[in-house]
Amino acid sequence: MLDFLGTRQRTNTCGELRAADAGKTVTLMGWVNRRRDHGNLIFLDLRDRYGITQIVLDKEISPEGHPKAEHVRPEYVVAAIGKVRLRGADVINPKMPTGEIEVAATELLVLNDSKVPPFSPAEDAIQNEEVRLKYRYLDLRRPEMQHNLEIRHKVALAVREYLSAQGFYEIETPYLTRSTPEGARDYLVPSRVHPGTFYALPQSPQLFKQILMISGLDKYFQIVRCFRDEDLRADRQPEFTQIDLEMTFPQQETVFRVVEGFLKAAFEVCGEPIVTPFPRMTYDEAIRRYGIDKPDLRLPPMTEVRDVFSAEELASLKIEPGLPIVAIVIPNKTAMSNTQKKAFAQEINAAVAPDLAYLDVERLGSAAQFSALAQRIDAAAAKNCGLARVEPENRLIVVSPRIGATAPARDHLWIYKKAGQLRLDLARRFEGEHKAFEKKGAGDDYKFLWVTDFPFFEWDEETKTWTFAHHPFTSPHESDLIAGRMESDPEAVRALAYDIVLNGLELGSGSIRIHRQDVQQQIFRALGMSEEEAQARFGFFLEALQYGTPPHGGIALGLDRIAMVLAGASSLREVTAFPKTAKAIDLMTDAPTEVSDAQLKELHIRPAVRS
RNA sequence: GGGGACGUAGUUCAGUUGGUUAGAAUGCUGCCCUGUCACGGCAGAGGUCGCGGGUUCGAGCCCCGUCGUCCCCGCCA
Repeated sequence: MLDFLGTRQRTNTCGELRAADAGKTVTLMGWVNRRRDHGNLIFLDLRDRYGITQIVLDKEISPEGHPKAEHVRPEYVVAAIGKVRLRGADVINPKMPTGEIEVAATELLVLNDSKVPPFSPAEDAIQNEEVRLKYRYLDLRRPEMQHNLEIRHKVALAVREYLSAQGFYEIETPYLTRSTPEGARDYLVPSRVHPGTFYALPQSPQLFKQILMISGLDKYFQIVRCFRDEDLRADRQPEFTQIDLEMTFPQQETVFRVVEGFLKAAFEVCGEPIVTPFPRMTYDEAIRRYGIDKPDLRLPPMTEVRDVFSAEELASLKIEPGLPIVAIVIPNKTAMSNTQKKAFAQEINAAVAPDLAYLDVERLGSAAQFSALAQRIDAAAAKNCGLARVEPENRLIVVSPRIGATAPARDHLWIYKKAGQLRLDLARRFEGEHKAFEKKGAGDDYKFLWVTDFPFFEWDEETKTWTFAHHPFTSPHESDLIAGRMESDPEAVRALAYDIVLNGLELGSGSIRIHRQDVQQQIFRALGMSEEEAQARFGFFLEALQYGTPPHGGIALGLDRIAMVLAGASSLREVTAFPKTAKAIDLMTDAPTEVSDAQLKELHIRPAVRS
């Protein structure tokens, strides 16, 4: 039998009562976390978002409440009315914040019962993520998940407060908008009123925020949902939340200072002080030193070691002399057995084949003819990594191009990228040994980095054309425009585009935009896009550009990813209340689903395939 | 689109070379217990081994297919 709530009100949460509250009469409400039945004495651990408090049902104190407690089960919702009581010295529970007291109930109301849950919110996360997602409401009862959502809330709030104080307005942009089919696939929404036409859910509010700058709103931000119909990853959900901002008359550094400001504020409220400004690195340097455009600075960089090889050494090791040779150090790694080394060598060679090979410096050093070379490589790598020396048992790998290898057309950084992949593979494999990815709590856990000067164009092997590396409204460096490189040397044109990177994770991406119609037309021409095509796709925006567009720029950062890092999680699902699976299914609601024929008819849609 | 890992009780897992009735812990149900806090004690229930097909005298185990979850590559202006 369930009890009615009546006019009862909660007086305290389950996390706040302390020894100083002893003697107070309180009403607590919450979920039964655990029940311990000692016959005439029953303990209930009552849980809510704030914590857990022990309720005692003593047959002598509460002859009516006690029999009710006998039938209470985990996840029942109850109200306990009684007196806060100090626990005896021998029964204080030092593991609980409320462990010095308990509530001696005089009355117990069973407000609701519960089916036996498939897993207990009182325990740590179960392995079976399918079950967690299907019963997400139970999973979210776990303190860990509640804490993660708290982090997310705090970050969003800190960002809002900071940006508002800096003069930014939060302005909403439409979710039902126009499809601009470039880049990611759009989620489409059919129009009922206009048969055969579709809205698209925004991949980002890009054009709207630029138009807000044209409108003179000066500083805009929005914590906004974005949608991309692409395959998922641990750090990619089909709908995700961005901290999106745009400002008028900025230099790159102006944007950097704003972002550094709100990140400092957000990390601060989560108890993780960080140091600003963050280091800057050009794209070119990032690739040469880390082989990737989102370097993880928690591990040492790679070293270009071609200079330490003599011509004879290159020849006898069958290394192509005209190309870079890259050394990778993984510190604090223990030695491997010969069998492990052999298997490892095969694996690595498969990873870098066919144009590249790798040299194990440890092995190189044991051959008399190359021991001096090995020492020179060690020394060069140690110097570059800021180490006193490279320990011999640390895996030091040199990726080298085989004789006859040639760089692919228009990608002279290819060897660095390949080596960079290998560096990350190694880092992941020896994670347990180098421990560089573990939180140390010494204020050194968060390695932020600005990556700047991305190439403006990217060669598309499929279509054999230059395509934009970002979006087509990103401004090139003015000096590259003035020098005429747009026509003479597209590969050398740099974009005023920048990424903010944290521990090897891309947190966000932005740019200074094009504000001049003539430059915009030049870009479209360089991309081989006709005037008509540009008009058809972005006409409304190109029109707006002609009415006094000020120089402007901005950035967007993934709120989910920031929360993920702060929560120490390795998947966005841990910081998203209702996430989707790798196949973009919501296991709780079963979305997406088929819809009725009547609905389809109204939308003028006939599916070609039914599942 | 491609590669990899996994799928056995509600949950976490074990299951030998293919061999009798598929086990443990926990959870669940009932009874007992006045100081537990992962309470304890006794008893009990709980399985289409993801699904379909094949090989075999015999399949949780081997083979093929399929579905699902996770990770990675492609993709993500």
